[in-house]
Amino acid sequence: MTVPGLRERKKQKTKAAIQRAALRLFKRQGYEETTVEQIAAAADISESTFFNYFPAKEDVVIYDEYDPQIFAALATGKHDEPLAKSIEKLIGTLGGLIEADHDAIYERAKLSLEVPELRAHAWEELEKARDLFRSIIAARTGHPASALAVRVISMAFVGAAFEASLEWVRSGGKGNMIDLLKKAIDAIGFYGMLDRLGSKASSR
Amino acid sequence: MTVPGLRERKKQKTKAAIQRAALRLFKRQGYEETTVEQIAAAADISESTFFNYFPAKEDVVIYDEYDPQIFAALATGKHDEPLAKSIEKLIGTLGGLIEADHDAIYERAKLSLEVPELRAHAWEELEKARDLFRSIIAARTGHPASALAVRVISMAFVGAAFEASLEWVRSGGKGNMIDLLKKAIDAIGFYGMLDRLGSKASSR
DNA sequence: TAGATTTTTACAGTCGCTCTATTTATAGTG
DNA sequence: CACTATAAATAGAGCGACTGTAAAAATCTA
Repeated sequence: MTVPGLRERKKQKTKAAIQRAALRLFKRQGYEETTVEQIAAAADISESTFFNYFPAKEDVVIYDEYDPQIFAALATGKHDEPLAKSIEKLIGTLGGLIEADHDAIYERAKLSLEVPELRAHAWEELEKARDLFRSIIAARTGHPASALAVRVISMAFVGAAFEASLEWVRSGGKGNMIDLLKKAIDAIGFYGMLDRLGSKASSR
Repeated sequence: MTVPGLRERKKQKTKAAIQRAALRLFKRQGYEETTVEQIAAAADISESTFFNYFPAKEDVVIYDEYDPQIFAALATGKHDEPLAKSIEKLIGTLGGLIEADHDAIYERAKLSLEVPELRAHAWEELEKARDLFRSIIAARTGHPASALAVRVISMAFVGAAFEASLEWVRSGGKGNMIDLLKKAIDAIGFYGMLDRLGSKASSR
């Protein structure tokens, strides 16, 4: 379990190769104009195998091999610092990740946000992020994760992140994503929301 | 132009009939389990005709004949009252609409939010609402509609409305949608956002 | 090396959807 | 009322995403 084993590594490599081939084609000739058949040919696999690795064509764009690790890291934050502080850190971490693999992330973000079909799916990804956020906020404040206020505040944050991403993509990836995100959560007074939520909890 | 003419009315009737037939089937046997062929058969039209009326299967759920009117009404609000007041009115109007056709609206909302494929599309509808909101806020505050703050605040509102809808659907349509919406925008301090946005504009 | 397991593949079929051509219904005109 | 222009309904062929099944190929294990 320490080392994934040769078989598993090969699978990861194949998956990455398919994704690379697909993104290259998407960039060259567009998402809709690229068929799964073409992707399979470019990656030198059969169409069947493509669907073995990705349940749908869309997923080849959405998939990020580091996602699970990121999620896990975010979910296991420290419980002994103010929530706002944790979230600031989280934003910083995000910034580091973007810098580390800027071009690939930008390319996928651009596709996700600009291809209508994928954009709809991008929203679903946002919902995952929102749920993660919910559980974090709930854990820290003592409110149930199902509380309307917790859900709405999480959604507000995620919506802000979405708009910041849009702005970032529109700038051609040149702007500073983190600055944009900070401006966005400032505009909605996000930390104020957390304060009010916290005080509600403590007054009970 | 006053009276739509027999031809036009017939079209509207056919469209409504298709939608009714489709929703009945969806309710009985589920969305994915219902084929366009079945809908066409139930509505006594050909499959080709179905696609004449609805560009995609999803649209038969999303389509609301009153939507354009609602949008138009919202867009042409008065400019001589505080923005917050306008928005409160808007919420009230919304409440009236829901009461007027509660069951049908609930049924469609339920489908839109619970069928994954449709849920993605529901998000797209939200974006339309957000854009409308953006233009309203922009028009009143003097900020450009493209400003990040305007976009993020609009998104926050729409996100709150989304969560309120989810809660409403989860309650089986029994709860008061408007109350939920009010609670939601209260939790994010929506009117405070508008205040801050307004003061920024005036301080320049 | 032999046998068990997993992965890849071919293939047939379904469904949403597009496009084209043909038929049918309706609207307006003499 | 018949005639023609226009719009709507339909049939049918075809594409691409996706599913399911069963056989072939690769990989692992004993």
